[in-house]
Amino acid sequence: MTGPGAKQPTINDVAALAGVSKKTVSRVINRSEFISEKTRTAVLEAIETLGFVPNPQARALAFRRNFLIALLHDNPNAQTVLNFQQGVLDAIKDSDLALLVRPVDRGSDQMLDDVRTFLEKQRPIGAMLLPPISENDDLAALCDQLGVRYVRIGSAPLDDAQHCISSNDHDVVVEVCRKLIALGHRDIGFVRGPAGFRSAAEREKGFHEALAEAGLKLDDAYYAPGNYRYAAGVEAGEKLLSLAKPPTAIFCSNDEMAAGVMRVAHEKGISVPGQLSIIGFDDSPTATHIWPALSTVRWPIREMGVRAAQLLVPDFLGPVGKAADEEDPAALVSTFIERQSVAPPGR
Amino acid sequence: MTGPGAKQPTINDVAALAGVSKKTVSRVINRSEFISEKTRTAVLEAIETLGFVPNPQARALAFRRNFLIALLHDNPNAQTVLNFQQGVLDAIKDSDLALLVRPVDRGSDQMLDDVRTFLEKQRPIGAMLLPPISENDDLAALCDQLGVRYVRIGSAPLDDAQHCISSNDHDVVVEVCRKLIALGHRDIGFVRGPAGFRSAAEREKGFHEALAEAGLKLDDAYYAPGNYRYAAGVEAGEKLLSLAKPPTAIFCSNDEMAAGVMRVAHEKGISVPGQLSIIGFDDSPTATHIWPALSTVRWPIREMGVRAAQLLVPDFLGPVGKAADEEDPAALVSTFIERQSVAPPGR
DNA sequence: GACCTAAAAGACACCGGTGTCAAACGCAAG
DNA sequence: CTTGCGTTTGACACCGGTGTCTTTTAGGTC
Repeated sequence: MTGPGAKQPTINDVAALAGVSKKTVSRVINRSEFISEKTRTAVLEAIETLGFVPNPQARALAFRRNFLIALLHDNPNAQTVLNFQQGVLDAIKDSDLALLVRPVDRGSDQMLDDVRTFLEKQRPIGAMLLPPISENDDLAALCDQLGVRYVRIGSAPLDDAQHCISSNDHDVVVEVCRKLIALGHRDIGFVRGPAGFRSAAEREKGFHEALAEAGLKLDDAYYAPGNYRYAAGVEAGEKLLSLAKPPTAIFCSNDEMAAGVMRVAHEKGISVPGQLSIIGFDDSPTATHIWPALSTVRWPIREMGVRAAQLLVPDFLGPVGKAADEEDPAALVSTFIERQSVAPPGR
Repeated sequence: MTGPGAKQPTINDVAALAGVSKKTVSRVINRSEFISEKTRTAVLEAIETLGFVPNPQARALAFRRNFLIALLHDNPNAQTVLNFQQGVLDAIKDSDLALLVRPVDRGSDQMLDDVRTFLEKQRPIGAMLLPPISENDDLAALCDQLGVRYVRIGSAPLDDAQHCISSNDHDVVVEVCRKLIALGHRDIGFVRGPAGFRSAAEREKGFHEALAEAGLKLDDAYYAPGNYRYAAGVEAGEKLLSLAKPPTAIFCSNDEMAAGVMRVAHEKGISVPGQLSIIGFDDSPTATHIWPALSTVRWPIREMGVRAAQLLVPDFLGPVGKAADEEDPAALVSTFIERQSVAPPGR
């Protein structure tokens, strides 16, 4: 028990114990090459003995740059955020970096000011922007202005591919719809994500494309707007499933809305997947918790976290993340998860 | 566009512009009382003009304490973590504090080492431990040893009430079970949380107590172990609902397991709530996404975040958190949320 | 006007590291 | 045993703030 007043040993203590100057200790810490093996060993030993850990604040000051990266998010799916975060942590695990996680309130009109204050105060080296906030160009501009590097996570490449990690939402949706069509579905409903969201647009585009490919066209009656919320799914379900000739399958732009549609199906006594197939997107916990379990698309969100970190601060990850470039690019591909909510159109 | 090379103005720039010494500027920043109104105004003006923001790293170094608090969590419910985090951020919003969020891997045997490394490296003023990791006494001991204050969040007061924020799981469960009994239920099943978890124990205690109060006793056959996971709920459901005389109501120690039980009910064609009432705990997103929507208990988790921050670092929140002591203690009471999964025992 | 005192402001060292540049060292060649 | 040169190491200033102590200033007394 060292007690609450415990004071961390400093670089001076290490220097004294090892019988060298503090600068030499600093060299060892920073893996300078101009150090004799003998001294290095002695210093390392002293560090070990004292349990010395460099003070990150002091380093930040001296280096004129701190070792923080920020994760800005407003994704309603908490699990997604956490998984991404986990990926980032995996990536920076052996580095000196620390991660600041910051939820932002998209709705608020002082959002930009809040973020500005945050960035000015913390001065992270870089920031990672999770969708949907990542689609906000003002935010990107703010980062530019403040000299904070950033990586935007998205569902499709943005213009500046350099700052962007993206999945292939469009392609998976095409693939998934093809499967639906192959199963025999012709009357397929679509529940869209919120206007102004790139992911929503990408998913819709893929949907239309797959239909067109099969010579099908989306009937207006089978189209429902939405906002990624459960309630919107319920509304969409009410609309589509009250039709005289309801669709035999519904593609929902995310899992929450799919759960809403599922509820309406249950209430109306429509069996899933017998009479109605439902597909979601995100592979959120909800997808497995509802019944029947939802076929959905899994975002490689954790891998994206790893990648995003590597893209954001390659210079800090170099020594350890050696496998960075050998990594399979395919890891960033979203995949279709088949569960129990899809079947051929029933009788 | 200030450009990536933009350099933050320092205290020296402010001092020069205001025509005073840097120490005087420091006094203004830190609201020292020995400052003439005139100088204060001049300095504030200079700060405003330059857009000066004190470098937190430098302050941390000079103050010999940084302005970080950490949130350590391993709660599987991401929404819970995020809500708590939001509460903490609300509380520290106007302070100089920043929040480091850190998932910890309970399973790993190097968990303690990981946390130790993290704490030694970041040296936060304090840490908030979310359950279930908050129940780990070794972790608390580690904090003590490293001189890091901490607050444990729990479902029942621990010995050192000083370090603890807790909800009243036990009492709510009693209340909820009374309602079940009042509705006419006599054959009530129970799905437990994982062994060694305080929350699980508290909930079970409350359950037994309510039964005893009504002169009932829990039949062994109606008792199922669990681990807060969906799969455990499914297993429990299989067990209880395969009985010749299945329970008419099942209390599940969390929502995920309740979702599992719900699935089995659906599969077996048992109607909910007609033939079976189900109650969950946590009010996770899952509770509303499944069908029928789950009656459950809501943890005042966001408020707990606020409280935890106030308890952890009252000395940093003083100036702004004026309403701290006027706050309604009742805010920390968990409440029963009635939805559609409960009804009187049907035929 | 000289003197005293409290309030206000400043000088300077220091927090714990790193950058720069000069000094000390080791070893081979002359 | 010098000299020369590249390798190691150290001295010292500095990053951007705060603590301590001293000096200056303002205002009131006699």
